[in-house]
Amino acid sequence: MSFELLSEPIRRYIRDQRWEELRPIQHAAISKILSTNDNYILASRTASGKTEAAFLPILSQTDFDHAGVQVLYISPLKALINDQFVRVEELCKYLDVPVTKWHGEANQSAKTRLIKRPQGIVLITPESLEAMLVNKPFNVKHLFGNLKFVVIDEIHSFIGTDRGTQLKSIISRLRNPPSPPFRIIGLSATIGDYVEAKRFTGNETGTKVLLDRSAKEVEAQFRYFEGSDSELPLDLVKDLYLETENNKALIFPNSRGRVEEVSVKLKKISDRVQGHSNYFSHHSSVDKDVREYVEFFAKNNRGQNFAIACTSTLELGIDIGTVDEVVQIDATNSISSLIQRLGRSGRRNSEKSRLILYATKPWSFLQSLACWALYQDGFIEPPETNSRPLDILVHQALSITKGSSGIEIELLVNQLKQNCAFEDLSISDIEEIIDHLTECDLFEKLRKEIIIGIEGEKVVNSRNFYSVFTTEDTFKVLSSGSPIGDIPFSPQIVEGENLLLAARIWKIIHVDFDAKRIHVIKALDGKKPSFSGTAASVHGSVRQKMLELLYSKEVFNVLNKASVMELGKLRKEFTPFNIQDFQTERPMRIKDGSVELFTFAGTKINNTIYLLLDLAGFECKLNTPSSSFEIETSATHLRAKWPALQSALQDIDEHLSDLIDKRPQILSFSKWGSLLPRKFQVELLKRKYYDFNEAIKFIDSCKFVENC
DNA sequence: GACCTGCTGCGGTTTG
Repeated sequence: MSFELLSEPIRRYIRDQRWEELRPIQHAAISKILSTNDNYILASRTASGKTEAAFLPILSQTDFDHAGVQVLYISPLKALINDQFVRVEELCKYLDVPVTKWHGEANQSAKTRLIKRPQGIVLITPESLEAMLVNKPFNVKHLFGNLKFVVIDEIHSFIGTDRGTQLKSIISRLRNPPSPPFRIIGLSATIGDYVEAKRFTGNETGTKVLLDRSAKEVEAQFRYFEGSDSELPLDLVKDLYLETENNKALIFPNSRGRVEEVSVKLKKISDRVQGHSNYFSHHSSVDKDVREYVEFFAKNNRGQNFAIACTSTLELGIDIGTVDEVVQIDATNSISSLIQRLGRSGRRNSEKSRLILYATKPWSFLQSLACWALYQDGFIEPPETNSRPLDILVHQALSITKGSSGIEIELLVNQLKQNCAFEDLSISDIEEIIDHLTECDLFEKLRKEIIIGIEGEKVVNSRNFYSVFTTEDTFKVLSSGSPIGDIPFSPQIVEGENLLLAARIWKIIHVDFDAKRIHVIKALDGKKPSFSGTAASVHGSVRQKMLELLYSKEVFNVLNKASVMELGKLRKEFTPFNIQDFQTERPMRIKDGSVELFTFAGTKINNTIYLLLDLAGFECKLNTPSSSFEIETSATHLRAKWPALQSALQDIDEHLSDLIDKRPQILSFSKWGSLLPRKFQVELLKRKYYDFNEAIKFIDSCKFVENC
């Protein structure tokens, strides 16, 4: 059937691969991509052959004899580009089509070759595309003027994020006439909202979703070990060692510091009992070469067991082969992330995924169980929607103006207005932002034209201009000249102190503040490094499920004895509140001089309620894991004042503007937001950090239930 | 107590 639709060289490739059959997503993609002109989102679990599902029909249909690049593949990670390059190149040998990697670390002469003779397939990052649009817009026309397909890998990592808005805008800029239209194919294992996914192409009605719901069977087990904030419980580490010693395992402990703690502790035990020594850590602060070695080891070693402790760096599709088991320590923040992590396990197609979920705190355990239960229900939290990306507009306005070396104001406004990333912003919004940028010397007006201003030059000529996310300043850690990693400066960075990094223990012998270098030697004992960061946000549906679990009688066969007991304890603790309506009723515990209010709401609603309580003069503390407020007041007083929390909304804009004055770092979630007029900074804060509409609904409907 | 992601172009010198 669909096999017959493919071109001869592609059929030969499939025969040479000795595939017994095409996977369901491949059948669907081949027949749909070849028989229609629609855009497609291919949603199917990890390792189900999505890359081939896109490329087999694309390569069959495309005539590569035309000048210009025919297919553009966009990836969120350089490492993923390097992996996919090998796969796609193998496939393209059958067609004699050249494939070029284009990212910051890709070979320069290959790029130069492509510019001399634009053809074939290019694999690129959004930031590299941005850089090209800014610095060499003529190359964009020259290379991509004849594009037939754009493939976006791991598209869920872009949907609903700032980086996604940037990419949407870039793709819209590539479509600038007179270029002929190209089709978009998005690939993902986890899509939480199909409408948002379709909108991502800029043409919702012309985009279809091909979905293969079949999931790999998962064998899961929850284990509970009560622990403290500082270190993991020893029993947990021992149990984890026994669990993973004869396996290939990926361990996700949720933070870089914990990653180091886990890998070093496991390695110590292993040294003592003469187990294998393949314990690694993998996260953003580990040196790139060290990380690549770890990836290489995992992928290419035969038979040897290993354990890699990692953060979300190993969550996306980097090819490390599959592992025997995935271990999660304390709760995942989202179901989407749980699915990505699960996808790493289960060696062969037929084999089950194996997942061990440890927890060290009651609320973390409950959150983990809630994510698991929602996953079992087939639920994935929807992405954020950002219909007014004011800050990204600032960035794109600067980028377009620099790229065209000055532009007529009217043309700039129209280009931004017609860009699908900004369709919900009005002409007057755009004009207001441009005027403000001009007042701040980021732009300069020359009659009808706009050019980059004095302050703007500093911004657009910086190497840091091309991305829309912020990163912290780091020090390079070196051992006899070889890089181990990059860590943010903290009070712990003092000569003589020991620290853990890249699964090893080091002693700091010298800190060079000018060169931002930390020189270390090997040591025997040390502390996990402290990394600053912001907690990932938790969706309301997860918190809602946590509440339901407290009052359900459901028995989970995935829990070990200790976690059954922990769930029992939590349920018993909340029995006296006797919540009946999970939508509106919330437990309120009366204490001596204070009340504890459990909102079971998502991060943004909690942020908003915190602000409103503060504005109403309440002293309060938000405990994130339990989603509860400790408020220094009496229940009667809180009940009386509660509906009036809304009164602060009358002049909320002034309150927020004051807040920005007092704590400018509250806008640090947005790299380009600081360049907006104040009015729009306030709006950004309202949309991205708070959620007043939902918070008001919550306040209106919320009924406190006290323990009796 | 808290994740992750990427990244000029040019001129000059050295190397194969």
